[in-house]
Amino acid sequence: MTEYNPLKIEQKWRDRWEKEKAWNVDLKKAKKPYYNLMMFPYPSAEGLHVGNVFTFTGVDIHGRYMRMRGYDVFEPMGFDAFGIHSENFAIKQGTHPQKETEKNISHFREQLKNMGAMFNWDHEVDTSKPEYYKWTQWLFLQLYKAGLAYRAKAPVDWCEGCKTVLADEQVISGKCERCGTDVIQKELEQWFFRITKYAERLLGNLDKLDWSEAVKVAQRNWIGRSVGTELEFRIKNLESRIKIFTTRPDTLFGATYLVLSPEHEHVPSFMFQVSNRKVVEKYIGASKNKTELERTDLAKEKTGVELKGVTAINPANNEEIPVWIADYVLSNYGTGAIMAVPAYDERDMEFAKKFKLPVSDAPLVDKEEIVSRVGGEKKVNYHLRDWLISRQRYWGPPIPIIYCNACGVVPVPEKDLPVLLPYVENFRPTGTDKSPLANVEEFAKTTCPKCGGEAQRETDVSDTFLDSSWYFLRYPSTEFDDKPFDEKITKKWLPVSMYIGGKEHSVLHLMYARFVTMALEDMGYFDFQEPFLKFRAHGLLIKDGAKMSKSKGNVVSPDEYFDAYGADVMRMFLMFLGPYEFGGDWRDEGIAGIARFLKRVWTLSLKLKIENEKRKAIDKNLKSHTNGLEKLTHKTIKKVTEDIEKLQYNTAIAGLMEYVNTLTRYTIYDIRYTEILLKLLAPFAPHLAEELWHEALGHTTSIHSEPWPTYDPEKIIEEKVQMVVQVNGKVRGEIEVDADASEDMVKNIALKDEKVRKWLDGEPKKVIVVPWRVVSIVT
RNA sequence: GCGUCCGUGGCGGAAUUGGCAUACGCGUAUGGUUUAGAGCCAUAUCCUGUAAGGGUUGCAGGUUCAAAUCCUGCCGGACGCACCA
Repeated sequence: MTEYNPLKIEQKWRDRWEKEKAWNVDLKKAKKPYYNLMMFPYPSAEGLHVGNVFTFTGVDIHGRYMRMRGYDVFEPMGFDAFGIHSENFAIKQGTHPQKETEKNISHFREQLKNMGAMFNWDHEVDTSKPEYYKWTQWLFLQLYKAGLAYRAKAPVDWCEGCKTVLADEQVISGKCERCGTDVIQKELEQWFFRITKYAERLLGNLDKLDWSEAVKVAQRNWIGRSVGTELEFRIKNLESRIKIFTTRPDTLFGATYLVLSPEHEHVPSFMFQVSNRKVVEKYIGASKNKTELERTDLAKEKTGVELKGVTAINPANNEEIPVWIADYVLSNYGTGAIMAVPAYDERDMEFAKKFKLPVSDAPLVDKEEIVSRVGGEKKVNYHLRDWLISRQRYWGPPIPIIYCNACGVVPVPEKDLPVLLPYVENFRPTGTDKSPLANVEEFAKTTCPKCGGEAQRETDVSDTFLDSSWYFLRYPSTEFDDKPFDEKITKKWLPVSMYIGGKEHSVLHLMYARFVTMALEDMGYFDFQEPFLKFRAHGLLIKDGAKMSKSKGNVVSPDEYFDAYGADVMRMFLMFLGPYEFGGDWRDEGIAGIARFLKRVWTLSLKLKIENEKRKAIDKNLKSHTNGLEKLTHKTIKKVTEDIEKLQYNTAIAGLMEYVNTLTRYTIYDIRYTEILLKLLAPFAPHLAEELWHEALGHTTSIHSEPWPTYDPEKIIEEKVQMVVQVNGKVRGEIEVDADASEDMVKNIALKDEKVRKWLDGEPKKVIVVPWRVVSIVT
């Protein structure tokens, strides 16, 4: 009998599958389309790590299972190749991002092929290729036409490490999501997408989505809907009024001062009136130079300065109250100004104490009444900000806009797309507020598409997250070079049937993709608002308690495991590690257990072949175990099926192990059971299952095109059931009863049981029978 | 501070959702096969006790015939948001 040689059989089947294009689906003719999507990787120089394999294996098992359930499963793969990460790495290496990316992608592709997943390589996407980013630019233009892309001067987050501005979502606790540098504020003219216009819809639709609850909660929090009131405070001796936003108009009588953010629009006009002008100007200047972290750190003491000579009037009681400037009030939320009610707000109290401001504990009043009396206006605010998409970097799609001296802002005509990213040697960030492309004259200088006059190109590129906000629309339509996505194909394949990815994208990619989809739907490109009807977050595979990353030096490559054990063992081992949706700490201690298991399957199946050839009578044990085994078979099908549906791969594998243990223990070589075993195993260990399906069972077609085994619920029903008997909460005996025995019958059997009687003293007070489980006796 | 989740053997983790806690696997021990090792096979493996028994799911209570599971309060850990008015 031949030894199980995983490397040999895996190579053999991968070659054959590739040759036969086994995983391609006819996208036009497919009857039961199932779009099985995973978040595409960024092709890092370190190559694929075990965390990627963990993630993709889980998705692939789902896809293979759905395929056996009769669906036409489309499982594409691609590369999120543009972006600061690739560019930074090229800078470090002294190479060029384009060369670096090409090299990394081909390495990644080879590694991915070793996984034995059913990726459809004919539909590969690479976001850094002109044939892709042409359509990213097209998307920008559509958003521009729809009034959803605008250019504005605003205080924006700037990362000095990455030398670019960042979107709100890419600032984590005041630090850059990429490099961890403290983010500072700059006043710059930048391109934004009006995602806030969709705040209400992004929030409302969440209820309808079948998504991991944690991700929905994160999105709800990020959108941060808050219902309140806008009130106006008059300024004494001046025409101007200050608008504030509050969720507590009922505390208006207790408002003893106003606080404006340093960037508040009215501040300059107050300066003529202010007696301590120098101090105020100094304060405003200082807060400008603070990093986001310094401004928002809760541990820091609040700072502020009074606008001496400016007095506001509380509309509730007409009392004169002072006006302060403090940077704990944010300019980009609400109206950038608040009424301070120290008696009812901790932060205001802290501030009032420090600066010895009066505190009034005026009682609360009726909300509705006070709002109508002082003329307040109901207002909904969101934490969500518009999506800043300009990046002062090189490795991204140029924003397709031209500035004409005569015509102003002119979008690049669609026929002129793509605006090619020029290959330049000096691609390094400039550190000014301009992209390195600004120094490339042949690129920057152009003519106006409208008037033909002299014009300048926009030299910023767009955010990487724009590339990934629509890649799932491109996958099925990669063969079309005259449109981003084909109408018919899109109608057939979208929305995505199942999307699996990391929680870290809860408010980044997943929010952006939803926004882009909604915007395109509004433009009439298709008729669905939500791109991913079902989303599941997988767990994160970490190493020594930390996320795998090159900087920490804890990246584990799958290659040595593929070489030593083969892909099937690696796949199953990763899935057996723990619940897929939890992830865990990587260690390879138990991998031998999976190797042993697959070897046992191998031996079992080949012995079956030998026994069949000899035409020998099946082992005499078989007869006596047939009944029990048939039951176990149906139970195993049920368990594995249900566990796969719930992405609980670890317990599905445990179920398969128990099944194999039983088959081995009783040396049962029966083709019916082996066929079922191999089918249940096929999504997990696709190569081994295929090899044995052909070589041991003699089939000539692929096991991966076989229908998934079904179980008969009738066959699982037991005729006899074991029940535990408890006396006063302690297990004192075990009885076997007919499955359909009545409660009284069970009760009688339990009370007659010898072991149980030892613990009984006279008549029991109470007997509770839980059918099929337990008899509980209270004395 | 707010939100979400978690705490079970030496280790990764199971537990039909309130019904025999520790499935499955790792590791370990003993035995078998073997010149030897590797491998494979068998048996054992929560604690305590010779045994009958008793105890055990981070800690302390509570509800219940019955709690890893529900409730309350602590302790510890992970993640997300965070001066959002």
